[in-house]
Amino acid sequence: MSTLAEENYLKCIYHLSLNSENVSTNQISASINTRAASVTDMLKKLADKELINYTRYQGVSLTPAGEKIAVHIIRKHRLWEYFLVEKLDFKWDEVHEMAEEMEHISSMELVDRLDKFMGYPKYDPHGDPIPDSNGQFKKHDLQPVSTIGVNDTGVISGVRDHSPGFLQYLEKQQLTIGKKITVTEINTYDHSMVLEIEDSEIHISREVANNLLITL
Amino acid sequence: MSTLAEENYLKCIYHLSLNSENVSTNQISASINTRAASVTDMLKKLADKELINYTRYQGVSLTPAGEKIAVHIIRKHRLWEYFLVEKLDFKWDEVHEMAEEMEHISSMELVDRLDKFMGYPKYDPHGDPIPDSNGQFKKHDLQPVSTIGVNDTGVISGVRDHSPGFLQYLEKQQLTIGKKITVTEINTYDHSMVLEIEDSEIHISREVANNLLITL
DNA sequence: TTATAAATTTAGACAAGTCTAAATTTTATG
DNA sequence: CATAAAATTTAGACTTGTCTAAATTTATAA
Repeated sequence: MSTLAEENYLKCIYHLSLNSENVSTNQISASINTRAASVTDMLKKLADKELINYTRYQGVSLTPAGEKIAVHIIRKHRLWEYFLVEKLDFKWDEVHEMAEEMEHISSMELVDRLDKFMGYPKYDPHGDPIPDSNGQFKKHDLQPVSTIGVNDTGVISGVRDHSPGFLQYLEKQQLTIGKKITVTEINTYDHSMVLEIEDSEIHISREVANNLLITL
Repeated sequence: MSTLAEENYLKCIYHLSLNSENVSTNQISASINTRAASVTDMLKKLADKELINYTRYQGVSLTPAGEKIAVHIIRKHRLWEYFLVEKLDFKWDEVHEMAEEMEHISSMELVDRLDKFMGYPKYDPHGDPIPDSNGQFKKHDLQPVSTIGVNDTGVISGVRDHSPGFLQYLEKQQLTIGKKITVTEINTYDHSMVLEIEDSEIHISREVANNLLITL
């Protein structure tokens, strides 16, 4: 099997791959807070194990084997986050660090039983889809609130920024998963928006609008 | 905090301390499947951190700080075992390895919430007491079935051998935690015993009688 | 009570994963 | 398109936790 460090690299490469086809050493370095030289070393190990495609100076991508492991780690991470919020009553901004540890518990059987225990949830507390035991999941069609116009409506379904600070802000503003919002006003100067949500009005900045995701 | 390896050494020393005041390098070596030379290295590290009392060639004992960590690891191990059996429907012989991983999840808050979620259980699936969040627990007064005589009765409350093989045997014979047994016969030649349990009779060997623990 | 066996420790080495500093390759710019 | 800047890799070193082999200490037994 893979070591803890290997799993973290694969997961990191997976996430970065969602934005760019090939992932650079520096991107990984920044993302996991590790020097580029160390990243290079690890990339060689992962390439030897055929978990990534790697050519010097050209960045990397996951092989099917590498992606399978990455998705399984993400499955575990999101299931444990769901468990922590739904069963142990943690808030959505408190669970990330704990799940970072729990995602490395190895037993497949355990994950599947946990999944069953919770009723096979489809999304984690932040709206991210939970892969099933075969690694399948539908990425739902999300877009930032900032992309819709006045009088358009949507349902809050995810976040782009998972930081506790942002999540706490959303919680305080009642901007939580599942809420229906309507854009009532857009300020052309700073692109801030006014949203209608459950009969009250909320003013959000462009930055918030960029990081809050909705389905139409 | 402590590393994974350090936590395992402390836990190991704690368990061995239950039988002998001072624990020897070789005992630890055998128990965690690591060469005595490596154990010596780690003992020096733990002594530097003042988690154990160590004098060369004389064996070790836990300091209060070391014991506190060990008991906390054991608390986590037993709570997760309870979770796996009671919530995820694993059998009592299946959970040890998984709990060995889970016991190293660090969040204190998580453990306490897990404890609450399950209703503050007092004993794990093998009858071992679960320390509370202050590290307190009462070791109940157990004795091997082999120590009682004909017509004596007891309630199965623990096991001395935690191996899957032994646990599976007990399960098959219905010799599970909470069952009331009465000794109806003792074979003086091989010390095997006949037990009455829920109106049926079971023949057990001396070895089994030594590893099955009861309260009177 | 001394020789021998057993237990323990020291010495030196290694793998994993990280680091800094220097070298190399790629990219961007004047 | 040549060269400076940025990105990446190589080289060499360090820490943790392990190992083997050899030395040392303690325990045992004739």
